[in-house]
Amino acid sequence: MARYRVGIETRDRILAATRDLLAEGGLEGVTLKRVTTAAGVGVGSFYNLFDSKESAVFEVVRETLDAVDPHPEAPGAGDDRLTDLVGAFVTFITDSPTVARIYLQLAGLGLTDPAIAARVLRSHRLRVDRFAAACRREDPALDDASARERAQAVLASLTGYGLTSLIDPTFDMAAHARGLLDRVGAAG
Amino acid sequence: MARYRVGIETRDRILAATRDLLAEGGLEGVTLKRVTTAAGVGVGSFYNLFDSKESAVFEVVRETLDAVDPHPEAPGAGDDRLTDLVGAFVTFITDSPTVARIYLQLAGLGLTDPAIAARVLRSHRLRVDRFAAACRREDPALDDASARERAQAVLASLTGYGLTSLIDPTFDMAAHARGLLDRVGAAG
DNA sequence: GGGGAACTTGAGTGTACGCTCCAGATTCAC
DNA sequence: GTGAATCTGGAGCGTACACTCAAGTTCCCC
Repeated sequence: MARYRVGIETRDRILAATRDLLAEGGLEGVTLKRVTTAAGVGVGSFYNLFDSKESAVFEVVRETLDAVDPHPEAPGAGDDRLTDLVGAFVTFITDSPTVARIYLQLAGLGLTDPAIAARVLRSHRLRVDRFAAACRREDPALDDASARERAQAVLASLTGYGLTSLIDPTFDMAAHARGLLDRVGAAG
Repeated sequence: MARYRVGIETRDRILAATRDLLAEGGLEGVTLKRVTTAAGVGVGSFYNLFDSKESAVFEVVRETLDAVDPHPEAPGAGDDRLTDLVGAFVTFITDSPTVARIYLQLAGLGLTDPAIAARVLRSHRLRVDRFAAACRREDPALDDASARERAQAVLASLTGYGLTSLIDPTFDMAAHARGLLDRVGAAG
């Protein structure tokens, strides 16, 4: 859609505005007027670059899901340890509250919108694979099923921790994540 | 608002319709037209019984949060064990998918709406207290702060499990909850 | 530097929303 | 049974929304 340099820049500004509004007020908080005003752009420009409001939101969602996974360059043959993956997730939540809010709202949105649900599930599965691989690397005695189970548990707990930390400011996500790793390690 | 028998019945039908729509399509899915149609009621009747659409949604939210806690009759001096509390939560999620969906969306909604956020936080705090009391009963050597910390971790994990189980149908929440209890018990 | 494609703009469109209003029906305490 | 309070339905109101359109401007390949 965007072929000229200015178009690409405008597109970026629109996506940034959408991202901010989404984090601030959820899907409801994203209106065409707000997006275009925040981006300093006319309505027509928006529709020159995006098919619909939804497609801009979807683009932000896509970027957000990508952002949860650190360096996704090596898809299958990563060499990160479980500690690193957990740490990256914690950092993601605590350091990028804007994007993290969107990410955690996605789960809720996904419960409602099938298109988003599909994307969230796909991204989730990839992350489970990655966590499971790390588990096996850490504990080679683990069979594949057990590794996946452990990975699922760790990820689900982490998600819950992230959600809780946004609900309850007194929740110390980093400390709890450390506790989680200890418990999982102790159980292995 | 409702003084006559018919009024109370209508109110119930409206709340039921609101609950269904909320679970099905989130906040976005709840429109006045849909609610009144589903409840088989005129718009005027709705506004005779509720101040606004929001107040009906809020009522459902309130009921939902109450539903998460089994028998809240004995506020401070409960005698339930941690296993029971966890079991009740799992049952709640798996057996009442409609209400559970709303409950899990609440976290996301709460991130956006301060009134809902306040209610969710209050309900969350009460639940932490309850879980913490159970932890201390199970493990009297635990000091208060540690019990609360453990309770927070268990609850946050459970929330994450619930969310994951709605995202990913292959996630076995009951089994993972059992694993969670084992791990927490082993660490105690 | 000419020209066609890409970009920009904002007034305007149709639609769906939450909500008001009111005239008539129903309930129920007395 | 009466009457005041409550309940009911739905036409209609104002508003905000996502989106269109056409006329003008900017970009950038050649």
